Amino acid sequence: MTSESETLPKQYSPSEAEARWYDFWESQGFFEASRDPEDPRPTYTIAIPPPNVTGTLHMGHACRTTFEDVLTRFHRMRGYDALWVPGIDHAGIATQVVVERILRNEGTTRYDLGREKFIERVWEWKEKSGGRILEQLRKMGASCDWSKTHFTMDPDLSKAVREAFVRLYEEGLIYRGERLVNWDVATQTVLSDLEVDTEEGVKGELFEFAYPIDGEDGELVVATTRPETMLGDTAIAIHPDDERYTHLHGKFVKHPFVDRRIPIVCDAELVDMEFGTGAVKVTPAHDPNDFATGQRHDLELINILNLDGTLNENGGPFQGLERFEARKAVKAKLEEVGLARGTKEHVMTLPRSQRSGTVVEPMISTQWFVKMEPLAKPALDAVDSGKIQILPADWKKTYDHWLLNIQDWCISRQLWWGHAIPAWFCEDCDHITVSREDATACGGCGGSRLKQDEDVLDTWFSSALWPFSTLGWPEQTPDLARYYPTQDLETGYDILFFWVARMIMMGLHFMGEVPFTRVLLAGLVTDERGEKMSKVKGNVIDPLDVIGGASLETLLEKAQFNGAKPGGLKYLKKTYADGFPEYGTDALRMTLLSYSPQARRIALSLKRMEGYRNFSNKLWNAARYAMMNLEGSDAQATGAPPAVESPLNRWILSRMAKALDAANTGIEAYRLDDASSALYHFVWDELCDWYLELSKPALREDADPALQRETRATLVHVLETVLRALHPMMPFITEEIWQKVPKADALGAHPRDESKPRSLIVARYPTAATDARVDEAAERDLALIQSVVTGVRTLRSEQGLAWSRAIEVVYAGDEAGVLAANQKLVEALVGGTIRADAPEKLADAASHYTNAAVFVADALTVAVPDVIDPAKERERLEKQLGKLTKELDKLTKKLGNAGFVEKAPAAVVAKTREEAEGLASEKARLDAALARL
RNA sequence: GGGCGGGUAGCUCAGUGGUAGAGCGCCUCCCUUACAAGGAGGACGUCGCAGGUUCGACCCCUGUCCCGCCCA
Repeated sequence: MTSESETLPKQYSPSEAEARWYDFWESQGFFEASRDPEDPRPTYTIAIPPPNVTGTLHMGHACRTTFEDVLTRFHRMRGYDALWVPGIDHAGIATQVVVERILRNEGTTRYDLGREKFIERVWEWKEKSGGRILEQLRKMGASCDWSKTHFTMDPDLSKAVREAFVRLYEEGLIYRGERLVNWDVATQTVLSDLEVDTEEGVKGELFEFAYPIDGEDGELVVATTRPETMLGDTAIAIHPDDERYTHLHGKFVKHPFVDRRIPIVCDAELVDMEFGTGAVKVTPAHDPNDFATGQRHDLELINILNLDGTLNENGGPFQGLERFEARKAVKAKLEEVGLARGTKEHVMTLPRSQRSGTVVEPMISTQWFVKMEPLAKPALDAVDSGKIQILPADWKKTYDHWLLNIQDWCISRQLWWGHAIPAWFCEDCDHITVSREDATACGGCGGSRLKQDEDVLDTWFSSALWPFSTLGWPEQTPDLARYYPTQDLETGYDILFFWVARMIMMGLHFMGEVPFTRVLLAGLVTDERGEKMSKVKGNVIDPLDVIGGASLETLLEKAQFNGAKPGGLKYLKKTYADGFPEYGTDALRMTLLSYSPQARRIALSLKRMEGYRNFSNKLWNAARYAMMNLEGSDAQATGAPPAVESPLNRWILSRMAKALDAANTGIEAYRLDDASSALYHFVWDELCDWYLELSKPALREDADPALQRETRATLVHVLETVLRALHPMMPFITEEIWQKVPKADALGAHPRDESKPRSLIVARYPTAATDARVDEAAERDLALIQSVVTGVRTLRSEQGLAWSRAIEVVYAGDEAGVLAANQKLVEALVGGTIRADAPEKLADAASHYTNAAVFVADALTVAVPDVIDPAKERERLEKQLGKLTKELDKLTKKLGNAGFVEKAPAAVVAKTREEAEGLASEKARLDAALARL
């Protein structure tokens, strides 16, 4: 890099620059947090939501990564010791499924391989193709401290998991219990409540059949959507107040297929007298409500299913049948024996496994649970007391509701890939030994015939420890002391329960301190129709495709490979007929930031992204202009606003002050949309549209040398500052330009290590106070100039006056001196000469100027002679007057309203009055112009 | 059934108890030596519907209709 100004090409092309600067930052160690425990800087820490080891980057990751990176870079530039801890999650089921698929292609299975070999294969797969997503996060510009990358199955994190398990067990917060759990017959594991999705509005049938009353004539008709479960029925429930069945109290029915007498029980809770026949079959081993009923009446639990979803020995004649086959068979048999009583259509909900999609079976099983209530209480308090703030704040309600109604957490999984449960069963007694070290002797009888529990832990168990396990816990490491608690946690709201709440509980329990002080919940990224991105719908936008560009063919191929349906492909073809151009990472980041963090849905618009790509180019060309005009001069950025006298230079410094304030307060308030938008508009609407244009005369070779000098100094300062301000959002293009900007040596020096090259990534984040200067007088002056210039431009446009047609502009008014003082500037912008004239003449323009157009700009009356057709001008003035009169009427009416004047705040009334007066005088001037026309 | 969020310009979205905003699209003009991925100008909204509170409501309250999500 050279510090001399260089000329830049006309267009910015992101791909090459992005890779170059990322490598530079990473190889120079700019992402790394302090290695010095004595480092006096305050810390700022974010723990990444660890993506699945099987995952690839999607827009949700891109969105979160951008947000987290902006916060990290911002704090780093603000002088914090910033640490963003990266890592990946071992994703129990997902990973196991991936590797099993590979095995299937090889014609083998995990059972053929055996557990140990299978785990080896998983590790092999992980080393080779897992965690690719971390590379992709680099493409997004993520400034993580990669030296601290963690994987939830690594030895140190596994140790943390074991420690946590043992402690909770010793404290009585982990227990083993027989419960009704959600069983996934496809992956053959239990699922937590959260891993079960409910499919609504499923059309099914309600099948009715009769149980004969035992020992007497008569029958009791029940209805069910799952006829096969009748094999596990251990009661028929009726409502105690139901007079239709009073005679059956205390009696039994006879099971038609297995040798069993089933009691008729009265239960007001389970039975809805209005629904169906008012008699309910009770299968405590296969339905949550029935299970509860079973507890109330001390009913027998009869499990009829094997783990693979086939019927077990309790299925009597149906043993061995797959569950849906069994359903058919049971119905047929009931028909055959004359007990079927018909079917009705029924709309119901079905529980489905989030992982395999198969219908989940409630089943009785012995599993490990975490007792949640004692953990939930402190977690609730932490948010109530404000120790943790949840943003957007509406989510607190959801958080509270879940924690107040919390169920115990089933943490064991019947998988092979995951953290082994540190529990050993004794073959000589029934004692369970739970131990930090692999147990060799039974804690009960001292025997050595031990067998470790074969189950593994729910992946989320290790994730819950993430903010402190990644910092070294249970060891008391310097990192843990220095960086815990972390500050911000940002993630999707879909894992508020899965992850966020559990981290809070575990953090409070094990560390005695909240794991982070703020939770930021991002919305869900959808396609531009607002539909969830899904491979089947073919509407997935891969962040890498928009960053680097992709042809329609590539997109279609990829969608097809991922299993898109024809409709999805059609949508793709129609919506992105030309594929994606190369937008660049910075444009993608700005786009994602531009959506309000309040939004639950982020309907990603490529049009918007195009706008930000154009913005990148705009910034690039502004820099190009600056470089060209700095060439041959010794102007350089110094990190402080230069002393300037010209209204223009004072103005841009003042406008920049406002923009920097907005940027800083926006980021501090996590309103990155506001922050980025403020900078966007400052750069485009003020810096480019006005300042650069207005600076041209001052930068010409023949310009006043002093003015030229201060203008150059201002130009380079504003450019350098705005690059610093934009850097957290657009890291690549800003560094690319910044490195070429002439600047003082101290700028961008590493705060703790002089040997490092200079870089924008460690430059000081600018503020209004340190890098700009508010100047209200200059703002007023420029507002007046802008108003005149815009007026003339509008006139040219309306009257069809070509730019080449020279005009004369005469003006008068209280602020006439401002125009006079900036004569050259204004003349350059209006494309003509300007001249102050007597106010009386302007007041009666028609008598003094021929065919003059007249308009009012701020406090000035402006006339442009010899440009108009009187008839046209009359029309224009009338139109303008009409508009003005309407507005004035509104205000007058308001001021005439006694209620308003009496009750509205004085300031509002005064302001309204002022506005009305302004409009009135403007109207008078236009009236006069019209009258004299 | 319970809870939450949303319905603002053609599209994607901001927004505040005090005269409705942005980007894109659209219309007119302009390849003026930073940028046509550009410049200048312009048109476009009874802020889902109905009530209410208020001097004043897009904003607060009630009801209602759609859309989405979560929980049971």
